[in-house]
Amino acid sequence: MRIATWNINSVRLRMPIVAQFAAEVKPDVICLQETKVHDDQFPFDDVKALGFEHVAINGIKGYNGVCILSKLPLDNVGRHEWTGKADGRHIYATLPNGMEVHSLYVPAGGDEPDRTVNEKFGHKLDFVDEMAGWFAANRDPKQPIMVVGDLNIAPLEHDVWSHKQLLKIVSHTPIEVEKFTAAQNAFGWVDCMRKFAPEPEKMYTWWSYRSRDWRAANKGRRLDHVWATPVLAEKVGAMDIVVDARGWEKPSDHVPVVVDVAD
DNA sequence: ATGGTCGGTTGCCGA
Repeated sequence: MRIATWNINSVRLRMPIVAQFAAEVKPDVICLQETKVHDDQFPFDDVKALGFEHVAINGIKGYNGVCILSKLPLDNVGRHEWTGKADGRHIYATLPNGMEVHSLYVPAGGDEPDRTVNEKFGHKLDFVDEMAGWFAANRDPKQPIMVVGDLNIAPLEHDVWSHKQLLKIVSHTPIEVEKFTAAQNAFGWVDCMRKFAPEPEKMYTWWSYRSRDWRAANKGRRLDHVWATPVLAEKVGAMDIVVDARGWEKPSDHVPVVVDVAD
């Protein structure tokens, strides 16, 4: 089974490249973040035409929003809203092979990495803590579970183009990395991307729009992640970051991450 | 030290 995650930055505007991705990569499941559309306005017909008959969504008007598009039936669909906000950051479902997949969008956290002056940063830190607590309280790490999505934190030195220059930039600050790593270790999540390309290999999934030539500058960050419980991570046999998608027509600033899971 | 570009609840806010 092939599973992808992609921060799409408006699913309606991006339908042409979702179609291109589906045709070229042939994923069975696509988890999207930043769909930016209320469930009532979701382009169900378009995704069904691409073969994704089963859709689980948690969307709100205009911003955030996550979904799971699937060619296979989705069972036990659910969501949780952390930090007391119903703002479309989480959806999950169980696939026919018994694995549960979660599509997650962690708050970006604003520009200033100080929660006393920037409440968005505090919200981000609290969200990561509460998310970790929820999995600890509600899920069994011995079961086959996968969390994918835009976690908006690049935890490792080589997850960013310059570790030194980004230490005070939100997404790579020590406090965020500490929360991220604590969440990962508390449940025993396996980083399914680094398993295939350990440090010091550079690994990015996002390049800012604010660059004349993203490819030449290559000032990327790994903000998107694939986590799996150990029993499921053992079955992940391949991983690909579709870097070319950053250069497609009307691109998102994020690119898809794809993993193959053995039956 | 600054500004650069996207998308949608547009002439601003979030990323």
